[in-house]
Amino acid sequence: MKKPTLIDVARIADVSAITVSRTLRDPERVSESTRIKVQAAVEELGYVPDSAASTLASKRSTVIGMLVPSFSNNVFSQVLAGAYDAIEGTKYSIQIGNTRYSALKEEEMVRRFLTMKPAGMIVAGVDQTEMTRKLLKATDCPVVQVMDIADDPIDSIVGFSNFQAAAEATYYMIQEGFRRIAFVGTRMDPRTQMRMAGYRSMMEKSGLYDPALQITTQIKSSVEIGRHLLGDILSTVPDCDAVFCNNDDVAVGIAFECERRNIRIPQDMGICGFNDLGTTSQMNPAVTSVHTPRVEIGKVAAQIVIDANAKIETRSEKIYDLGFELKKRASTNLRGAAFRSR
Amino acid sequence: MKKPTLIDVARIADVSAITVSRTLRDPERVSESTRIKVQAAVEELGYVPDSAASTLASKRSTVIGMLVPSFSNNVFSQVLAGAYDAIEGTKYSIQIGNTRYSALKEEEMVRRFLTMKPAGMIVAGVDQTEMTRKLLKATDCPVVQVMDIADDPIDSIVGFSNFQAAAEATYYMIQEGFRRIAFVGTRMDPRTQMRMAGYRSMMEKSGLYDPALQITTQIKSSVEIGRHLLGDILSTVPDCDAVFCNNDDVAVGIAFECERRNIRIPQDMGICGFNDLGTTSQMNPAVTSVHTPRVEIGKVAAQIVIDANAKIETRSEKIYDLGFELKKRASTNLRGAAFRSR
DNA sequence: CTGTTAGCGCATTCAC
DNA sequence: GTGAATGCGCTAACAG
Repeated sequence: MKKPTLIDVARIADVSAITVSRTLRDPERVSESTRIKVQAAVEELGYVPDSAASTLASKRSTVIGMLVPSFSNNVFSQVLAGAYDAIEGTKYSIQIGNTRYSALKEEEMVRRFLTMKPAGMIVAGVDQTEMTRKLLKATDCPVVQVMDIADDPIDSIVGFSNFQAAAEATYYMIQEGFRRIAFVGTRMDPRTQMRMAGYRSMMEKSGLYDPALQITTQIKSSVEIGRHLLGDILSTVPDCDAVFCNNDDVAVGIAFECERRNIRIPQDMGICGFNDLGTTSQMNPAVTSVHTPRVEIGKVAAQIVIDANAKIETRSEKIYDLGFELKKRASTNLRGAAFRSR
Repeated sequence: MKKPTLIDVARIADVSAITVSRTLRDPERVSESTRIKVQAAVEELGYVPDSAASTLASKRSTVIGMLVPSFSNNVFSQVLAGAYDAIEGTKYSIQIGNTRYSALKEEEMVRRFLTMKPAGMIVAGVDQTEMTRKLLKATDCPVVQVMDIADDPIDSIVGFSNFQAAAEATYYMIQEGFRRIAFVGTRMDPRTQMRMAGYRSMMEKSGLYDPALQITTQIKSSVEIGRHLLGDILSTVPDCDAVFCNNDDVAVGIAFECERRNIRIPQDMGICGFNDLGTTSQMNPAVTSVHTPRVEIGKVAAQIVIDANAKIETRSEKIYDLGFELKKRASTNLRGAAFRSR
């Protein structure tokens, strides 16, 4: 007993194969009576379309290609989760590629994905190689960049401004009275670099910029590396009075190490994280962070692909800025802490 | 300028299409001279095989289907990461389905995946529905269950014993001198239930079992829920002297809340987490946890699928117990703490 | 609104 | 070791 095909369904419904095909793909285009007959036959046989055959014949698959730089980074698992939410119940599926933060690897994967005629492509960030941009511009499937914002997207872009988010957080810390604010950057991927630029711009504007305050490493972010980095900071810039971290786990590590060394938060050291991954809000004292709409970004990106394939007219603008939210917590509340410690 | 096909390559290499096909899939089966000609032609044209056509003709795809219960759970992102490591550079790709901890949804997704003739299926745990087991047993592709161990796998199984891991952690805490050890369980998925069973078995064996010590909720685990649960525990079983949590984030939340309430760790409250996700080891005091080989599990599972497809004879046993490791840290070091506090 | 014809690009089967 | 014929299951393009 082998898998039923369109022809089997057609025979039972007493129509031609192509009619069955149409009924399944676009029920509006057949008469109601045929639709009912066909649907009954499909039900009876438990027919499920063969996607390989469909892809081959139509030169268009139902696979959405999604390229992320990392799995270990929580941020991207959440973007993925959002995208999977969006395709739930649709005919689309997602195939993921791991670029490992390499633009060249990304280019190679884009090539590979494009050969399978994807329904859409979702890529992280805006730092593609020239060739990748060219390939993605030339393809006829929708392309969505995620996790940042730029003026000149390849096609659509969904995210928030890493530059602005960092600038706003930095501004807030300055307002709170911090002066020697360090930027702590791990991995130094393009989004972290944008954050550093936002930080720098605001520090310069306030006459507080000092290159020595930029502490960076190529190592990936983790709670452990955060702890080590506090040591580096204190030996390099002993008068540092606050840290702005490119990711929450680094901020958590720094907070733990401050506690261990009896460095008071925020009186001796202000701390601000990025992404608001869930732990910072629960600490003692709670750690300030920039909340980012990761799940929403994934959801919107996948929805753009789905809508474009259905030719649904969506918002004409191709730039979807989903914003961010600075979560002000005790770890940077210097004015409040000064007041309380009297 | 359209995509080159096998025939284009064949023309340039001056052989037939089928020879090109063979050269690409099994270079050993053609003579060296043809192999060189063909490979040169492939290179020249930048030929990339069409996977839809190949799937249709061979009734076997290069997609590995992988069903996970959740994306937000770090544990599964790491299993995914391991699986992606294993397929790197191979012809295989992975398609993920999110079962959202529902066995029925899983069944539906298994059905859907099987229609695409996958190269293999990887599913989480051992609690499939009867129908899912039947479907997976009947398929001819390799099936790998991950994240637990059982005697009667569908096909292969890669994981560790959640029961044993919990029993061992519980035994260790009892040895340390804890008596009123609570089990804190979130989500209550099958693996958490196995952990609870392991805990219970050891508590019973020691004459310490008390159902009131089992604190469970259907809510998913998070640092925040951990904090709330400590309150529940203390009001339900005020004499509780330790907690064994089903996941690290819950343990972290409980540690934070202890700190906030000036409950000393481990003197007043011992804490043990599960999975060793990275934060527990960095805390003050460091929190004990059961380290689980998540990345390795994913990697081995995908490798099993790859090897089975290549007909490479692997270990004949189908059960791969990758073990676990109890990381004993300060949060449960009651004997050491008692000594130091003199 | 429905059917006919003709492939999509590749792998299987059987020759040689 | 290599090739010819055939079909996988579906859909595009065109009729009617």
